[in-house]
Amino acid sequence: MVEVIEEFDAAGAFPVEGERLSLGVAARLSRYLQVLTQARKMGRETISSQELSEYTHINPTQIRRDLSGFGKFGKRGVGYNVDSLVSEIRKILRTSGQHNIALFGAGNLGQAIATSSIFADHGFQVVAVFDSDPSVVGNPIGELTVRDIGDLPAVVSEEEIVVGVLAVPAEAAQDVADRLVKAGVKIIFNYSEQLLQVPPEVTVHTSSPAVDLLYALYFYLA
Amino acid sequence: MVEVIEEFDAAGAFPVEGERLSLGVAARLSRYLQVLTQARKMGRETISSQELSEYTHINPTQIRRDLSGFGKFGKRGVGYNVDSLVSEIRKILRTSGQHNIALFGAGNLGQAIATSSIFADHGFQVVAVFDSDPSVVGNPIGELTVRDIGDLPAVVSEEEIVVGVLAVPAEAAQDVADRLVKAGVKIIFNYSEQLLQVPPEVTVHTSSPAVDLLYALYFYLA
DNA sequence: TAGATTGTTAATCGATTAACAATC
DNA sequence: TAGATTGTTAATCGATTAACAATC
Repeated sequence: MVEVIEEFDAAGAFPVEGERLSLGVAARLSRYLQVLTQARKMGRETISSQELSEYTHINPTQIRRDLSGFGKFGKRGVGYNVDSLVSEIRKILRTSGQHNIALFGAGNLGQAIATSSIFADHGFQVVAVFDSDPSVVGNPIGELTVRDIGDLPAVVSEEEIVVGVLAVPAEAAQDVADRLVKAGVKIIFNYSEQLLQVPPEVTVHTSSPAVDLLYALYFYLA
Repeated sequence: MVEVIEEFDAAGAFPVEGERLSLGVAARLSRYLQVLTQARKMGRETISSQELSEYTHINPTQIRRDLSGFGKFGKRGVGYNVDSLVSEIRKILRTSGQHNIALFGAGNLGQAIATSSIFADHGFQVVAVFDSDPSVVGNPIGELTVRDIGDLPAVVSEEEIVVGVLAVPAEAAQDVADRLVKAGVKIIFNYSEQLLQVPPEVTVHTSSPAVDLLYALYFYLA
């Protein structure tokens, strides 16, 4: 009748190697990675939890705590080595590899995404661009050629697409989402304001700059 | 020597009218607003905490709890009236008004932002577009004309700009941020991957779609 | 009435923070 | 050595959740 309520690795305060990260930890590690990636581009060799805190708005103690759960990555009096911390976090997030993206919509937003390094810096590569407008199919976009949306099922399996990015008008978003679901893609990044209906095993992230602004504005006005 | 440790309104569990919202509550209310705004566009009259939960990934009990702290907005057995909940939340966030934005960069991303309704739906209006390239200054973009970045100080005070949105290349971002700070703008929305140095009273939000993807991917792979 | 969904409680869990010894 | 910054503890605070009476 007595349950074992403590494990030897104890407390639950520290993530255990091999176990699934909590939502919060995974989100924060991703933020650190974003800042570290950029800091590396700027030629920084080390960074302190204090500096990471300034860019992420996450408390420095929280940062040290998050990292120390996985190893002793820092050097006292110095900080963290940017390069090695990037690879440690990538290992923890199991996203060291390259992942392929399909982009939908070859308008202004689609072109901006296809030619930006914002995804590439994090190991995501746009390998196909689709549009439903026959008049733009065949046009070049970055190093790719715009394809017809009918090719989607073939491309998903050939190119191992894991993410679909929607840069289409709100009216078209649900249709593309349906096609992605049918093709077996489980992660959708939605730049339109459309609320998407998807089965429970599919994750939708909707970009919402205006929401972030509302939030910032509240603290500005209050 | 005995401190008063309880107030009559008690518990801290419920936000008190007039007090500053916690970061978490403000962020969640903004999310609800985003979904409600879109639901209204789609002609929905009522929505349940369950449905709000599906779109925001926030627990339905948490949603009811957040809302009930400010009033009894729902109807048992029915849900929340979309229209009235939108205006209640706007009142709480004190963002019922119209707020003016200056956009920087008239490239693909800038054009996409200027012509999208994603900001307008939430009471943000792009009232000026700037570019540092003299060859695009004077060009039309949506209903606006691209202006020279030198006009910024005048425009900020004339148009009461509260937010600057950066859709410029990473190399140009810090310069624009410096100009915004000098002109007195306190909220910057950064679409570039550049880490921005700003004084403590200025808030920077950096858009990071790749970070969201990393995070989604972790839970997909794990 | 029967079904649905809110408003609210109470219990638990994870996040946050200050503080500081360890150590580079 | 002196200064800086990590790793870690312990205490507190807010978020999360299940459960259910109230009531539309």
